Parts: sequence; C-alpha cells; structure tokens
Amino acid sequence: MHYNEPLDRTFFALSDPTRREILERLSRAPATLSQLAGPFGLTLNGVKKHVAILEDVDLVVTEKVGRARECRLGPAQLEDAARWIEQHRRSWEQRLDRFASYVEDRER
Amino acid sequence: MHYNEPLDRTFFALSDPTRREILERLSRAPATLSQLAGPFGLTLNGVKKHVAILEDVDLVVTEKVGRARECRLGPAQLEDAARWIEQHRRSWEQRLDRFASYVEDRER
DNA sequence: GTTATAGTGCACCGAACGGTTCACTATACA
DNA sequence: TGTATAGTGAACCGTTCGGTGCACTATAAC
Repeated sequence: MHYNEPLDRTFFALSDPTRREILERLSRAPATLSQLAGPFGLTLNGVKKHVAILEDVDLVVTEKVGRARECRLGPAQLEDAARWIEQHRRSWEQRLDRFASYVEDRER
Repeated sequence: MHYNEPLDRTFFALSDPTRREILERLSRAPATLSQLAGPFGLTLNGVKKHVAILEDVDLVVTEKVGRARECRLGPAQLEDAARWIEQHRRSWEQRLDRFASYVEDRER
C-alpha cells in the first residue's frame, strides 16, 4: 500500500550527514566521483554508493564524460517532502495549542 | 563534527512509513501503545520501538497514566528540517536554471 | 603500445534496523 | 485475593546500511 514510496527514500537519503554534505558540495558546482571521494575521506566505492542513493530519488543526476562520472544536482521532488513537513507542522501547532490550554486548565 | 545530529535522526524518523502513519494517527488524537499496535498489525514491542525513535527527536511525547502509556505529538523542531529543505530547494532551482541555459547554449 | 587514472562489480564486514517471542512487572477490577 | 490487561526488558533473527578491499574494465597521456 505505502511501502518504499519515494517519500520514504527521500527522507532516508537526507538522513545521512555525508549525503547532505555531498548535496551541499554539488550545489556549488558539479563534481566527479573522485573529486567527491577525496575531501570526504571516503573510498571511491563508498562515495559511489551514497551517490547511487541520492540518484535513486533524483536528488543527483550523473553523466559519464570521458572516463569520469560527473555528478550534479538533479530534479528531485522535494515538494513532497516539504509539503509533508509543512502539513504536519500545522497539525503540531494545533495539537500543541490544545495541549497547552489543557495543561493551563488543569493547573488552574 | 556533524554525526548523529538531531537533523539526521529527524529525517531518519520520518523515513519510515509506519512512523509517519503513527504521527498522522496521533495528530488526530492521543493514543496508548496498544491502541496504536492493533491497527498497525504490530506487536506492542514493535510499536514501542517506533514510538521510542519518534520520542527521541521530540516528534512524540509519552506519559504513563495508570497502566497505560499515552502518546501524543511532541514539540519537535521540524523547523530545522523544513529550513534545510527550503534552502536546498532554492539552490536546486538556481542550479537547474543554470544547467538549463547551459544545455540551451550547447544545443544552439 | 604502455602506463597511469577513473570508475565498476562483487564479496565481505561489523553495526544498526524492523520486528518477533518470552518471561516479567505493574495496574485495574471483580 | 486472584485474575486479566498494559507495558517493559532482553534476547534473538534476517535484512539493510555504511564502508572497505580487490580484481577488473575503460579511457587518457605519454
């Protein structure tokens, strides 16, 4: 019904600090795999796995140019993630307001 | 330097569909562990683990009342997650614009 | 054509994840 | 007081995760 949706994998992709740093790095300029691997102290294979996870949800797009593989930011649907968070931020505030007044009532 | 930050764990907590459903359920009304366990087809212990992960990042708050443990939405800092996504949505658009014009130039 | 460089495929490793079972404690209720 | 109910703790299990090493292919550069 709802398993392994893109939303799952997008949130998961964002849950790793190394992957978020890769995204920040790529938001400045495209880079090849080995250009990424070095600064992060990772193996080429290590970085390739991270990039694969990011590519899976379109956060990154790669293209083979010569013997290098260039990575750049991709057309990710961050709208879904953003929308989920925003919707629930609203539920939260409502809930918290109600809870606050409940506590107030009880403490009065 | 940056490992196991709250942001990591928040995104991770949101990456599981069952946990997101628990949050949606709680956004309607508080519930005890067994009230959650049933509908999700999970063991009491299964649901307890999910709730623990949500509680760890303040997405949920629990309180023991009688022999039951009541769960409700907590004061999570979704601002951080929302801010991260919004910032990078902006980088994305810039990047994609630049990439689009680069492609245009090359195809001309 | 040889050699250095960039990447790939695969197997492996320890740790964490999602989930269960079972034995146990604590509370409600008759 | 006894019994059913809600939760807890710990061990366990198969899978995935993050990361590595190694053998290999493909492209550059002399």
